[in-house]
Amino acid sequence: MTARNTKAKAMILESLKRSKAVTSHETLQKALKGKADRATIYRVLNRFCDDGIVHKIVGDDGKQYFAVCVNCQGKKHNHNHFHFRCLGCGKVECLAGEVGFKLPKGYRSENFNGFISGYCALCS
Amino acid sequence: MTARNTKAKAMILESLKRSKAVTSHETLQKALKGKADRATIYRVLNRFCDDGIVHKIVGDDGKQYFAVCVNCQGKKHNHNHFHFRCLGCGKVECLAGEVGFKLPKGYRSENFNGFISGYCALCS
DNA sequence: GTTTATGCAAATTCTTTGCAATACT
DNA sequence: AGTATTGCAAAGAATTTGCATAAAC
Repeated sequence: MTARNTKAKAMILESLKRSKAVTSHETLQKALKGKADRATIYRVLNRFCDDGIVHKIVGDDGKQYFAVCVNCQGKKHNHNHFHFRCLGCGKVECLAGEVGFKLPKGYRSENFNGFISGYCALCS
Repeated sequence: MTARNTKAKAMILESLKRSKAVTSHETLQKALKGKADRATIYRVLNRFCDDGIVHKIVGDDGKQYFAVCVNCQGKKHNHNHFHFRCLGCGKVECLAGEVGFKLPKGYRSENFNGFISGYCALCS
């Protein structure tokens, strides 16, 4: 069960880091130009998520997005902020600033998923 | 193109209102005990959403949830609050209180989707 | 009698899984 | 050599769509 360093993992992490964006599987696959299989990409991404290297965000379109989030760089998983998806150009990005929220007594949070969609400055 | 009052619409809205919860298609279908087809349920729900009668929230599980939200009762669509999904019992509920957030200059918001998952008081 | 809605089945889209082949260590 | 990882194809799950039939108006 010891993890191995493979080309697929390296390529995927490299690509995610370079883009600095919140990336869908589709975008990632294009960026890798078929150098990695769909199943592999999903498996690697989910592996990274389990390891805490990458964050998974589920968009309000129901799709999964992945990111080495700029707001959490290096730090522990901490996704108490919003992501924004532009309905015009499709870009997804992190919005700066944490969001305060209070859970009812006795509730325990495992995952925070804040998503806003609309039009970015360019597409407005 | 004039909307008609049908049994399916009445049943679905009735069921949503009675449950007062944030409901998945699956739950709704069970509640209706096969009295309405899957496709019909989706079509009616989406119609209601377009009309602003019902809100659609996409969970961090990627699934769609629908609600006549207690926090927006009667008022205009205003979903600036969080929803909570219990990983134990599966229940989804609205959390009270609006969430303040600031979009970058020039950005326009069309949809707000705040989702937190974890364990509710009973399942904790 | 028109026209909108429904039911059924089939199609889509996104994601996951089984398994044999491949590549790390 | 031994085992984690990949690629391919096929399976799954959620949602949507086409079309003939039924129900509103």
